[in-house]
Amino acid sequence: MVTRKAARQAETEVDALVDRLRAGGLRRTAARVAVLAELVASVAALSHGEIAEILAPMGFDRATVFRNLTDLTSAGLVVRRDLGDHVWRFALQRDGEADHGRQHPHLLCSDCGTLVCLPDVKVKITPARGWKRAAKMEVQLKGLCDICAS
Amino acid sequence: MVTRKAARQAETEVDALVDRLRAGGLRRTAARVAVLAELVASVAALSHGEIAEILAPMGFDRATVFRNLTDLTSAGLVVRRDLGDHVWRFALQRDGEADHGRQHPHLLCSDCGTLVCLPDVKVKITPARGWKRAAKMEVQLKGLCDICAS
DNA sequence: TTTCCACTTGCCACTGAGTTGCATCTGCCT
DNA sequence: AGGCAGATGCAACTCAGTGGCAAGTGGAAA
Ligand SMILES: [Mn+2]
Ligand SMILES: [Mn+2]
Ligand SMILES: [Zn+2]
Ligand SMILES: [Zn+2]
Repeated sequence: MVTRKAARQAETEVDALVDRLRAGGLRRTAARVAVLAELVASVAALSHGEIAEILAPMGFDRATVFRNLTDLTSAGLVVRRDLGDHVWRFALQRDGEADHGRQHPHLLCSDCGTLVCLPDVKVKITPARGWKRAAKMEVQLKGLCDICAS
Repeated sequence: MVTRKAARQAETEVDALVDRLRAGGLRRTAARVAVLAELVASVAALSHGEIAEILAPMGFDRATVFRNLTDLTSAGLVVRRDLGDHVWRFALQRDGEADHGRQHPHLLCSDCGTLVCLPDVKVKITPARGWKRAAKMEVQLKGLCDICAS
């Protein structure tokens, strides 16, 4: 259940996103607002197919959703991730959350596919002969998550 | 150009692979030998499409190549990788090269898609509250490779 | 406010990668 | 050599992602 307060908060966040939309030279359209609203409402990253399926009953087209997602990605409002299952997943690029992938290491479970955030895990990289560590880099570990390991 | 010596060496390697094939309960077939020969001859990982295209003129079918690649992967003769471009790539799992992904860290270039081996780079992982490091884990860094960074 | 056109949308067709069913064929155990 | 589980060829199909194009509309400028 979504409380009245939470609903208003989501609305506010969508409004803020529309500002960034316009700042990026994109028009405010019903389809774009709908896509953004879905992303705001979701905790996990969504695939194009998932979003399209949700918005189809409201008359929005797959291709429109697709183009909006890529446009929003170019404009920096959304990030596109590849979790290794050959499907692009899109998530909101919230303010202050820029470069989420670089904030902390992530573990991609090789069994269930879950992407686990590891904010407290430290990873120390010691460069070696020839190779210099790139400025912007994200650390992704692949292995079994705690649930699948047990 | 392939020297006579190199050709004989490749032949020997394919023979050895056929032994592992049989040990894994798979029959020696013309299609499987052809697929293995391609993988032996290639330095880089090949996609199913690439291999199928090479073998098509010899009368081998896409589906057969596909099923062979997955069967060979299950049998442990071949490893299947996802480099982030939504295409599976297959490479020979040579003896002593088992678990290549866990031997050393790898860098996936976010620009050109190249997978760089970093055998000399040390990565120290410090587990933290709650999360315990899984036994088998591979480290994948994402960022610009040296070429794309310069 | 109304106008107007570049930007968007809906629809449809298409590619490319991966997958499956099924009749036919063949490796290899006996 | 004979027999059959396993493998192949062919064709059809799913699924994610794209492209073309005519019709529609957001919003800046008049
Ligand atoms: Mn991938
Ligand atoms: Mn390597
Ligand atoms: Zn898991
Ligand atoms: Zn690169």
